[in-house]
Amino acid sequence: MGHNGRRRIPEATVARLPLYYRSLIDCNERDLATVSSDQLAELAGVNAAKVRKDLSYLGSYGTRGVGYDVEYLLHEISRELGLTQDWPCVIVGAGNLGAALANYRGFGARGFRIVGLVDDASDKVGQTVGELTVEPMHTLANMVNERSISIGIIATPASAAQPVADALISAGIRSVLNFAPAVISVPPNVSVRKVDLATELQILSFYQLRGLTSGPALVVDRPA
Amino acid sequence: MGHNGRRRIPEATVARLPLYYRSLIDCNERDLATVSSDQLAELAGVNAAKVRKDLSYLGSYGTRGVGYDVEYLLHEISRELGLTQDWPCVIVGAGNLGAALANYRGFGARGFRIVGLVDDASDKVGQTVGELTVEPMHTLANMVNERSISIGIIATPASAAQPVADALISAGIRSVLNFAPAVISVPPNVSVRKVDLATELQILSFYQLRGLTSGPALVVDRPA
DNA sequence: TTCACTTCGAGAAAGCATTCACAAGCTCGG
DNA sequence: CCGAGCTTGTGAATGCTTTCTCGAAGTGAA
Ligand SMILES: NC(=O)c1ccc[n+]([C@@H]2O[C@H](COP(=O)([O-])OP(=O)(O)OC[C@H]3O[C@@H](n4cnc5c(N)ncnc54)[C@H](O)[C@@H]3O)[C@@H](O)[C@H]2O)c1
Ligand SMILES: NC(=O)c1ccc[n+]([C@@H]2O[C@H](COP(=O)([O-])OP(=O)(O)OC[C@H]3O[C@@H](n4cnc5c(N)ncnc54)[C@H](O)[C@@H]3O)[C@@H](O)[C@H]2O)c1
Repeated sequence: MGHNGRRRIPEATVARLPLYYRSLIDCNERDLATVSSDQLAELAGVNAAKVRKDLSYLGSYGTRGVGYDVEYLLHEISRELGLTQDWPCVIVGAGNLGAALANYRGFGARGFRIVGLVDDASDKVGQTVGELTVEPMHTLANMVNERSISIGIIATPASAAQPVADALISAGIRSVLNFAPAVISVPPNVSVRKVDLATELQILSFYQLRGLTSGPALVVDRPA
Repeated sequence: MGHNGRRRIPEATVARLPLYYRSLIDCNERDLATVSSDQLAELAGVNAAKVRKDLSYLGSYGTRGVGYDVEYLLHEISRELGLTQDWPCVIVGAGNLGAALANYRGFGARGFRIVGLVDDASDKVGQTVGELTVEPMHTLANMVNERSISIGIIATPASAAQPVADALISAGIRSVLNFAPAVISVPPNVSVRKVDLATELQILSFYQLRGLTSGPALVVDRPA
């Protein structure tokens, strides 16, 4: 029945686990005890074969003829994603976006807590944003160390992104989420993910221009 | 010299065009007249063969032994991405994130202008955010029509995402950018892209947990 | 003109990801 | 306990993306 042992999980699958996780939370809130790959696929907006293949990389957690136990699968995915532990984060750049992120109570919900907000502008330092006080850049290294920060979020202008990334990395951070529209280079033991608004809009305009649609237009129905 | 004629551009390539676009803007600002695939690859953080293959889908715009003419390539990519025209956008949801986006002067720069901001909370309606005034939801359909809005940006809570998407679509919008952590279903002639913070953080924690790094760790060097 | 050198374009190979299709395994009613 | 009916898990097939490789085409010096 397939070796349940250690198995490399493909990147594409990893990127979908959070989606399944969210879908399962939904199921749980609706008091569903089990869910089939078909239902889960519908909720996650992907196809059922993909759900089954993805979940099979984690192990054989389903029951044939029944589906997946919601609570159990939720637990397993949480464990794979590391959501059973805390991931303190620091935001660099207390501007528009940095402030919105710091105010955002909603991913604090799942272990990702913003425990530091730093900025290099002297007029920002000392300001209060939500429950945080903006601290100066030179405190970064100590802060990362003392508060066991593992994730750094870059919300500065693009021109500052590389130096800020360098500062985060030399403070010991190994995971970076970059909101600035700039490519940053990092040593091979550091992960970077980016969130790029302009890119997304440009992809939309590309397809709109041609009367085509992006993505695997599997998401359908709804009367409209 | 390859047939320069109409050729389907792969999705993966489309998603990188904005990256090349940004890199070429850089080159232009540094007054480089031409750029080689190697240089462009370095700037975009991808590998050179990929740059050449990607650009070859647009046509044969390079010169052997020389590279690509920066201005010319910039123009061609702009044209492909539809950046030579205006893309008026509306934001739905004037909360933390909606306000940060509305205030953001930086993608207005490239044809994407926010021309409307709507919210269904009566205490938000009438408020001023940047240069915009928050308008009520029921004005959406007229607004989309009168201001020729082509892109809808969802910045409401997840629970409102589907009804908001439905409203946007029935107002005539065919391109949606969704910031809410929810899967939305749309008819097949509508494009949706999503920006999901929680997903990105979860991917980072997955890899950090294992001492691995995400992505094609091609980005290197830098003393640190 | 010729030669050494550079760089693109694109076929072909290799590597991933998605989808198909079905045997295996489970439940439940009778 | 059996058989009908579901649903998983996974090899195999398909399709997409990336990478390799190298001929073709350009430059500039002599
Ligand atoms: N505002 C948005 O909605 C939005 C949307 C998408 C992307 N972005 C991107 O996010 C980034 C931030 O945008 P914003 O609107 O918040 O900008 P902003 O100008 O409001 O804020 C940037 C902040 O970074 C600080 N900063 C600058 N250099 C720094 C450095 N070297 N070290 C530490 N702090 C530094 C500034 O003092 C400022 O407080 C930009 O790169 C922008 O392109 C913003
Ligand atoms: N704030 C952030 O930094 C951040 C980051 C990532 C993702 N998000 C996501 O973005 C979305 C917005 O976040 P936020 O922090 O701005 O929330 P928010 O609560 O500050 O704002 C939401 C706004 O949407 C409005 N709204 C609610 N239902 C509506 C409806 N049916 N029609 C029109 N407007 C409606 C509300 O009145 C409110 O003004 C959420 O889905 C959140 O998960 C936010």
